[in-house]
Amino acid sequence: MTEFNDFFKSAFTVDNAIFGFDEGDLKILLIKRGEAPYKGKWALPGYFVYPSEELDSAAKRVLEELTGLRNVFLEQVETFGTVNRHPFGRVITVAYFSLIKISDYNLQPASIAQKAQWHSISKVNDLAFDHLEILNACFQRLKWLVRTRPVGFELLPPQFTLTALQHLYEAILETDLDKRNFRKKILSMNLLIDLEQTQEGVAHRPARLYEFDRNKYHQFCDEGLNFELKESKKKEAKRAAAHRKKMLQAAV
Amino acid sequence: MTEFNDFFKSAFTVDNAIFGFDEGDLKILLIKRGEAPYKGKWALPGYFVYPSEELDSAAKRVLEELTGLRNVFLEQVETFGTVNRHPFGRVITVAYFSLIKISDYNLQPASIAQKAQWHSISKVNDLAFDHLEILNACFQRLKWLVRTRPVGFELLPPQFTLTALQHLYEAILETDLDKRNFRKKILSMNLLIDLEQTQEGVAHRPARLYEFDRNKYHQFCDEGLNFELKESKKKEAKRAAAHRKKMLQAAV
DNA sequence: CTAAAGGTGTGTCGTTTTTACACTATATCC
DNA sequence: GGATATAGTGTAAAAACGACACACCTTTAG
Repeated sequence: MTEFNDFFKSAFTVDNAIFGFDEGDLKILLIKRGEAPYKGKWALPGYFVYPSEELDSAAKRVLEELTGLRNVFLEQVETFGTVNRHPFGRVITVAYFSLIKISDYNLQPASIAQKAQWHSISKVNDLAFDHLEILNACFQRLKWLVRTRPVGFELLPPQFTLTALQHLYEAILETDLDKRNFRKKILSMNLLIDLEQTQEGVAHRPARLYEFDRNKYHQFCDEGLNFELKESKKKEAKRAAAHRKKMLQAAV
Repeated sequence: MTEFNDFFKSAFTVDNAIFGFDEGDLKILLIKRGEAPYKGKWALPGYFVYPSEELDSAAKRVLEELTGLRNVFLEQVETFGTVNRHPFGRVITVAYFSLIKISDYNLQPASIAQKAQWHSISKVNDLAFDHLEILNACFQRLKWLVRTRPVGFELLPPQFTLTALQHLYEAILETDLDKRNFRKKILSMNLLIDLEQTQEGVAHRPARLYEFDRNKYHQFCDEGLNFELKESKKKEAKRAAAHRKKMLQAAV
């Protein structure tokens, strides 16, 4: 085992791309670094993983220390380990991304959080370490995820209008969507509860409010993860028939 | 910096799920461990990442040492870091998966490779470390990838029949597919070159041979990675019009 | 030389999904 | 009560999907 000692000189961190949505704009929570390396630069919130800490727990810890939030969407994305990415030594980082409702978010009083700030994702162009690359990977993942699972709800307040939801999708996908087709599709998923209430205090016709139906979402996940390319019914039937035939012959 | 010393006591490895396809069966290349820990158990090929080695390079190295192959499909999947997953200390592992043509594969003479063997993926049920979990994650990734990008070709010999391709898809997706619909779909992608040759030495009507068109594949990737949920053409036109108008006004 | 075996290769039609597209409704503000 | 601002709605054409059956070649065995 001594032959392996040289390998046990590395460290690893988690970095968390925390996405939020506000005023039609997709945002990312960044921290201004107060210490070397990269002092004064904006960075993704992250920290070393403690020796007896799970990776997921570390990501949760970073998120909670900063935002006070638990039980939010959090998923591993990719691991970055370029040899010289960290000046202290060999440090590989496991990137996570999370989706939070900015309305729930309250800056924690901890000193580390005092330098935290939301940034429009489109305006971020320089970050500490390789965090710009990491952010891009996380953003790509979000783009993919939003087409695959109805995660948009994680970013909106509990009650929202269809227009708000559409704007969110447009911000993530960086495209425009057709209003009628969007509504048709979203409503056909049956994941929304019509609250039969409307907005108040807007200077125009108020929109209906909807809520996300978590129960149906879980059904959706359980059934729907085998999407696309359906099984051939005919072959299935044939196979069953062949099987029955064999059984019959065996019986004779 | 001394405050961080405790973090620099970890190691990391890469583990590689190497998939192959043979005789209608999806296979995985495993190594029988000759040393502790888990001596005698089958495991995914992997090794520690050297201090000045990139993660991707380490995965390539592991693959090449074992199979002699370079330039094959290789992609990072997920990182596993449960605290006690390795008896030597804190070791997190970055899982990769690769797709190779078994026909190209020749066992390297290196001692490490002498215990390597292909296993039907459906029969693997016990592996060293957390490798079963890792294998499952990689298999899921392969399932997803095969629906998304035409990676099936990576696993077949350069020339293949449509039936062979279909069997490959069926093995990966663990389902049956309709022959006519499958052919329609695959051929409509225009990624296959009809070699205008047929099989030889088979005891039935020989099938046509096809080749994968790498040029078209690259086009496909460049254009096609923005699949689904198309942009509204109308709004796009509107935006362009608004932009032109602004430019005009600015010019005046 | 004929027949059986065994896999190859092909077309159509009904259904569902997707896309394009424009006007009326309802609230506030002045 | 009219201007403004957003909400909300339907349809038709095109494309994609899914189900489904039989004739065609080639080899091999009798």
